[in-house]
Amino acid sequence: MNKSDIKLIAVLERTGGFASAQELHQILRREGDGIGLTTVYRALQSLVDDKIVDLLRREDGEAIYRLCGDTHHHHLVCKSCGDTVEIEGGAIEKWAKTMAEEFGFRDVGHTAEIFGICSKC
Amino acid sequence: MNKSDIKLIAVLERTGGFASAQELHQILRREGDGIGLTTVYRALQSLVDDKIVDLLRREDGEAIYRLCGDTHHHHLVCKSCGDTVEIEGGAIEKWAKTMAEEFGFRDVGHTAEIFGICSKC
DNA sequence: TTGGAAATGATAATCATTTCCATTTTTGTG
DNA sequence: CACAAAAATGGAAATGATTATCATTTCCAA
Repeated sequence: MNKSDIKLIAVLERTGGFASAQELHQILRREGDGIGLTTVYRALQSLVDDKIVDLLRREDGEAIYRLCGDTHHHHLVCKSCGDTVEIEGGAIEKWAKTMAEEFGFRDVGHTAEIFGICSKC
Repeated sequence: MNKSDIKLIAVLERTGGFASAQELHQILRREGDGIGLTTVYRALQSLVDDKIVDLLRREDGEAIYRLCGDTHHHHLVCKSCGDTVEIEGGAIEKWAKTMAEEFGFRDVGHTAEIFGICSKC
């Protein structure tokens, strides 16, 4: 755990949701921090190794990060305008757990997103 | 649906499991087919659009493809060996529908995958 | 203070995927 | 069959995220 790790944790706390390495780097730069992209990747990697942040993937495969321990939630995304709503997924948690048990899987995580057209569009 | 699409379906049938675009291209090349990488990507994209193949992601973000059965299903994927199990997701369908209604979304689809370590690994 | 280990960041390399575009193949029609 | 329009193809270059390299800087215990 070094300075960069802490900076990244701080940004992730502030932004709350998911962010890609590139986005996190831009945010820090915008705030006047001269941190390098390499360091951002390194810090994120080490935080993932230490299980301090989760790594998931956007639809296009880009890696996105979030602090573990955030309340786990899912997204409802508008295909047209990109607007997203955070939603509860209690049913999903149960489903994932049940299925994993049934097939003898352990260390399970899951992804679940809903896509559609929002009322404004 | 054109020749390339059919070639890709044939390879996917033969190989059975998941394969990346690059792998599929190499397989076809090895078999003497001069198909171009661009065409492989194009064919896969169109097959995904037509819901003939599923697209998911390896842990490193690379896209992998697989023929889908006719029933809508989800996947339980082993992070270690890549083995996948098709599972039912009745709860998910309901959840997606409910959430979409609640927030006024229409034309909704969803993704839901579970990742873990299978009993063999 | 100092020597070495760890951290940093600019740059270049890598790799999957997309875009561009010129060429070939297919298709519909007289 | 001939022929033009449309669709398909594939090589090369572009793109964009991520990783590797490596020289330089910072940290810290002795």
